[in-house]
Amino acid sequence: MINEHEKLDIRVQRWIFKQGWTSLREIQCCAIEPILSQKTDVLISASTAAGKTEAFFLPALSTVVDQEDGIGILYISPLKALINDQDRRLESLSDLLDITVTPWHGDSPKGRKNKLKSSPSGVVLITPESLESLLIRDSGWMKSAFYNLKYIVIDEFHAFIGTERGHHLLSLLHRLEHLLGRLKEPIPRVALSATLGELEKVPSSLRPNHSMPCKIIKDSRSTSTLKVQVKGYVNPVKLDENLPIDAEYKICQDLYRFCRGGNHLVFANSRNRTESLAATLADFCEDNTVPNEFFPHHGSLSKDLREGLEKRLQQEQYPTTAICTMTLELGIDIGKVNSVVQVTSPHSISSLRQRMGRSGRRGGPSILRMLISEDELTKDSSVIDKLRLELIQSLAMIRLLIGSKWYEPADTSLYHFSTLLHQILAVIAQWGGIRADQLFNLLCKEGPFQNVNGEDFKALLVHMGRTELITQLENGELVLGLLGEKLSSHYSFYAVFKTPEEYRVISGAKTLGTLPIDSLVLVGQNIVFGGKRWKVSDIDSDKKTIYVKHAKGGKPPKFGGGGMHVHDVVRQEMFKILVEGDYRIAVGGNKIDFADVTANGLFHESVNFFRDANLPNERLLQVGSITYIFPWLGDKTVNTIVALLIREGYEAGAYAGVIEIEKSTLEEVRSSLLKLKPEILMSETELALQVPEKHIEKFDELLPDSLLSIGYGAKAFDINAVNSWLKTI
DNA sequence: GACCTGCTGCGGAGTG
Repeated sequence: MINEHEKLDIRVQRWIFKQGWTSLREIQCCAIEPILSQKTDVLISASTAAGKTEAFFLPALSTVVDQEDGIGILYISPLKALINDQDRRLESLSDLLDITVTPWHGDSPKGRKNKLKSSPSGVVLITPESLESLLIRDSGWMKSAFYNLKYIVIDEFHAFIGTERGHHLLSLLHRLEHLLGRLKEPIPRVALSATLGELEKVPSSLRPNHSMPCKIIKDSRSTSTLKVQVKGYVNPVKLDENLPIDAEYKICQDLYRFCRGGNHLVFANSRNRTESLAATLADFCEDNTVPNEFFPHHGSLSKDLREGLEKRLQQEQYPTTAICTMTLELGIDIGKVNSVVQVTSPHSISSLRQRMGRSGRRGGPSILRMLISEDELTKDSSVIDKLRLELIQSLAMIRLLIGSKWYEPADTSLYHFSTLLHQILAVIAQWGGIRADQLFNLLCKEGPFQNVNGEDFKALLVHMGRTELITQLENGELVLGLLGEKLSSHYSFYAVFKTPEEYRVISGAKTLGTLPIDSLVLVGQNIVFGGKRWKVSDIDSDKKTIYVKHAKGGKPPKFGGGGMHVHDVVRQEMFKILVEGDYRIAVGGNKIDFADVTANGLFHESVNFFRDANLPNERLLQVGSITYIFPWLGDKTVNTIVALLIREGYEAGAYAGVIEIEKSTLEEVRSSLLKLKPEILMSETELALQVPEKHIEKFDELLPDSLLSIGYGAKAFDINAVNSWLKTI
């Protein structure tokens, strides 16, 4: 392994020497042989700034350095910003090797694109959407320009796994191999990714038809030290009028203390909170007559503002703290920061891991602070608040992050019908015309839509014919119909994802605001909106409106609502630490405490309530006229139980994984649950039939109802998990 | 109480 780098081209070795590198990193050495061999896919899993990009490009460029013509390497990125970064980072190496690098996305320079068009060679850096546009508009050029393609590399692969866009990408790669006549001898795919859990499952997500083996390379020295603290805050019920110090104000005071003078990232989970924290912190700077060093960063801000802040972080000339959403989670080049702060609980352990990887300079420890506030309890407090579920979830996630190498895996049971419809139109637009059986082979049998069977595929084609998306010629070939022509010729066609649809929420004659519909909404369901509790009385899909009425009952829980997809494993860890009454982590013979006094106090409030209500043994609890169910399972299972109960006529809703059933007694609910015998339970598809609004993805509105229900059911519900759970009560 | 990502070709104004 020591002399592994000698296998690289001598010019590449010279470049390495010129960088002043005394040796290559472990993942870079391990990647040389498999990439040079061109006989296998490669998955490189390592944390941010571990040198993944070089691990691929050093051997890959060694292979293509003497290639006379044709593009040798196709690099695919989920972000335009990452393509621009990569273009810059490759400059010195590609100059030395005399290899052309061409960034190709919607905003990249036309001049460089034209040059590539006339003399295709070297490396192309592209987004999936631009690749789609090239395949549809210029597949003839693609065929000749890529005839000599040696590698396809996908950056930030974890950002694609399990998503519509990820399925789109897999379909594009398969179509490219088909176009180039390389189905029998596939083009090696190299995936670069952050540290992933269940690594052995990832190759199936990189090449679903397994037509090439995959070599997994992971960073074994990810044992870098981690310093973690959870700080608790109590939000007072009644604010002192003269001294309005709520929990968020106290959090800002601490942020100011932790962060001033250094480089830090503060993740705040919503654009709203990001803005309000940044504003308060900027005020503090002004009050102290020091220059402001706190700035917001999220998707609704202009490109200029965002890039300015990224540059400032990278240059490390002035102390800078970014208050951000997941926009600074992916690998945009901002260097390493002193520490990462998470305000409110993160949504998944994989994103927490990714955020944490942003800190830890020069091999130093990663520092993570988690600031969690809970409401002061009153006699009206809901059960969910009394259980301090946000804090418990945060503690559980830290334990899983440190104690196990587990991260949420992708859901592979999905159908991705919306993207399949898109790909049917795209393939027909690319080829002009194609037979139905060829289309099925290309997309489903050999391509990535392997969950879709022939019968469903046929139903989809028939429906697309009826709606003028496609037409069948007399010789049997499928061509674009009127609507299909119109859709696919507009530039908005190339992306398979959409910005979520906003529904107006109306109570009586008053509009309360808009709610993005990206999670389950049913008539009869209780939701929290604008800090109040509402019951959904009607949903009008045409007018994009949800009608609600005031819901009776106590105060709504602070932490709850839908939208999040907390995993079974996280909820079970929460249950475990509540049963044990201890969240500390055992290291050697010691137990490490990572919570401050307030957080510790809140934890014991939770444990006391948990024990008083006999929740270690009971899954049901009645308080007044409300019955609660505690499944301690992930949101997919919890949503399924809620939908089954609504079907039985109950007024049910779920908050933070706890199901709340109004106007019910424990005995009624128990007997209803016992009647839900596994053998008479319906399928996910049947359950989806009662959901009035199933249009989630971009092309869902063009799907037949039957497939819409199959797709929605697979995404939102899990009957088997409910069956298993029913046996335990 | 979510969050994020991307796409074209053309015409016209302005600049060197």
